[in-house]
Amino acid sequence: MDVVSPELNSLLPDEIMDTEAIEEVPHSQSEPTHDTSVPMETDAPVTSESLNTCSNATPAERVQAATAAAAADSAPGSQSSITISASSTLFAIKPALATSTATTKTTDSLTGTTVSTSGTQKLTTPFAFSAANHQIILNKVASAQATEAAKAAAAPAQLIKQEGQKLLVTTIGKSGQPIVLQLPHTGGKPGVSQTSGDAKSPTPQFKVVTIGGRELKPVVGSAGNQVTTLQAQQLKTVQVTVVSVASPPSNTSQKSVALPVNVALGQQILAVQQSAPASPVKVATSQTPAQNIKPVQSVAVGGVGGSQFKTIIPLATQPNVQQIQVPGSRFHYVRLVTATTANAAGQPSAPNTSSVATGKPLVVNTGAVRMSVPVVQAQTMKQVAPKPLTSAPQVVTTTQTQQRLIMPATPLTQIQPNFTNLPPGTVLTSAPGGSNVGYAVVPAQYVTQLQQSQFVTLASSSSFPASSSVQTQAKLPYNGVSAAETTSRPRKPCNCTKSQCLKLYCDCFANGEFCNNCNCNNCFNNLEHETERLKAIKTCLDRNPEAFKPKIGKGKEGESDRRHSKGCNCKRSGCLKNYCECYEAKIMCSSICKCIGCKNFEESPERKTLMHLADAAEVRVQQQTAAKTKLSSQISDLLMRTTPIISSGGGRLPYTFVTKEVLEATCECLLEQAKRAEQTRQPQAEAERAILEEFGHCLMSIISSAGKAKTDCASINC
DNA sequence: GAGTTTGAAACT
DNA sequence: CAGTTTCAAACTC
Repeated sequence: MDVVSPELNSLLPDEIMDTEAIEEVPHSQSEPTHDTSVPMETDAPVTSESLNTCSNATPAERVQAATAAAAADSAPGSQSSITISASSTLFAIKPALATSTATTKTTDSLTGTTVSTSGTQKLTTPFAFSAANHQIILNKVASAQATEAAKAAAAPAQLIKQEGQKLLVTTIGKSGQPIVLQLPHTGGKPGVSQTSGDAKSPTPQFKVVTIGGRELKPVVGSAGNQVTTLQAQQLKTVQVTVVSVASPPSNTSQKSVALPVNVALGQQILAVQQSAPASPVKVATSQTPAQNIKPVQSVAVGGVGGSQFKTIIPLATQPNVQQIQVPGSRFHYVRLVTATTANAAGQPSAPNTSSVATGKPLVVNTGAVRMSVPVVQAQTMKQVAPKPLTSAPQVVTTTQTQQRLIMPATPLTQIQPNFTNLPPGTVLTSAPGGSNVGYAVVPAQYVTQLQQSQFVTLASSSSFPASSSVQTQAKLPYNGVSAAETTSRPRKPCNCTKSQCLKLYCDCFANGEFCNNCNCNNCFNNLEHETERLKAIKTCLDRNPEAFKPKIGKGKEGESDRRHSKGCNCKRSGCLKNYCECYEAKIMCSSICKCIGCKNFEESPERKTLMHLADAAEVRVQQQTAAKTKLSSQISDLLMRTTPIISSGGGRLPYTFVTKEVLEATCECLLEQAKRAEQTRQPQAEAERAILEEFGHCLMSIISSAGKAKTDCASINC
């Protein structure tokens, strides 16, 4: 069932629409596993007494004692203390995780709304469309309601007010009008409150907004139909990730705008991802005792974690941010909401409380399943600000400093690019008549850079995987390359020397990415040079409005239809080298190419030969990789196999008893033999012989101990 | 790793 | 728009 008309679908930006080839990223959260490891041989806790005993015994006895210690250590039930120690670190983490993922979930049986108040959240709610004003309201943000976090976590029947805010998402046509995410002040119905599980909660309104002179057919659906739609399509669980967008300390730069530290309710970040139900997305907010979470709300529109997004960051000091993660797009959009709007219904009664709105998934699925846009509806999640870090939800940031807006406000208003051309750093001005909210569109890396320090700090301190949706790199299709390809082939670092990485020569810049771990010199493609970067972006857009668009357009009927948007101009490479952008993108040249001597066409024998060679090489590489992996696995298995025992069928090889302690004992024996030979002033040849004999005795002892351990083990049926 | 080749981007 | 220059990646040795 189509939720959105094809007309609407066709108008939506490709970056939003392109949901194909989205790689499902497995849930990155690595739950600490119980200690199933077995002790390493070299970790065998051989006591000093064992070795000392050996010193008092004959050399062979010493070796035997050490070997016996190793053998005993391998017996079942006896775990290496080292192993336990190592795993205990994980266990130590567990309580924190358990606390952080504590989730209070309220599920409405009728609407399917699931409200999680902390920790991992799954939000599955129907959506609604409204045809009014040709607008899509992607999200209806529930008003915040002050409630203590601990209380919320403990009370399943959490009260949530849902009236109020609407997120208007305006599509953009080709007219160059900026996309506007507008959160009107009017939507709210203060005073109306309801529980999160109320199936008859105020229906979110969705409107389709036309831009660029093209009019969209409004899509209207009732709440019931919406539920049916969602169920029929078996939408994946919409999950919410709440991350506080803590920003670096506000500095003296004009580009930075300090956000209010003491923002109470409505401080939300919702990163709603469409992912497998089995991999719940984390919802986490964290606050230092003295400070509050930055009011940020983000909405992920489909997509998976690990995507790269653009972010729209308000230039004002609004307490909320709406973040939309778009599947297939490398961008996400974050919007700060004015305090007025954010607090339309549920006002922060306690400055130290943050809230998270429940979401309702909006599925904009048109025709050929081009777009699936789950949008969450606000749902209140409350959390007491002064909360110990260990009890904080999974993705945690603290706001120990004032927020710092990452985009300069002044020059931003000049940039109003096409939505589909939005380059990193683009700023969307506030809508006329709308709230006084400005938007800065930045790549996810921007957010990553912005948050990295805090995330890293806290994540590491809490031993928590910092797997935020806004932190991960893009795994989305780019230039026609599948997500898997882009994932397997990480972006190469650039080597720019003269362009300051602010021209399209720089692949990082051209791809809308910040330079990261590059080899460039005098790089301006970073947060420290926001102004210059913005200027460069504007210049590029002035020169070519589609400069930041993928060069390889995606065909409608498969990869074979992919083609270069401009065509290549190769003259000497025959379009069979990576100089050629078509060849590099693994596509054939098309009629729009202006290449000379092109050999990159379907029937080209040169191309076929090249492809065969390439395929053969790839097969070889794969085989080698597989062989390496297998060998590595075998070696690893061999090394890790510390309990071969009888159950393995073969028994334990003697060399596995050559532990560090056994070696040391053996060496002591040999040294002792050498000493004796020296004291008795034996000839060198005789001394060498005696030492070798001693070594033989040691080996025999080791082998004997191994065999004995095997027999003992068998006798006790271990 | 240095030098060369190549073609896109930038410039005029 | 065409010609030239600049630039960084691809390629070769």
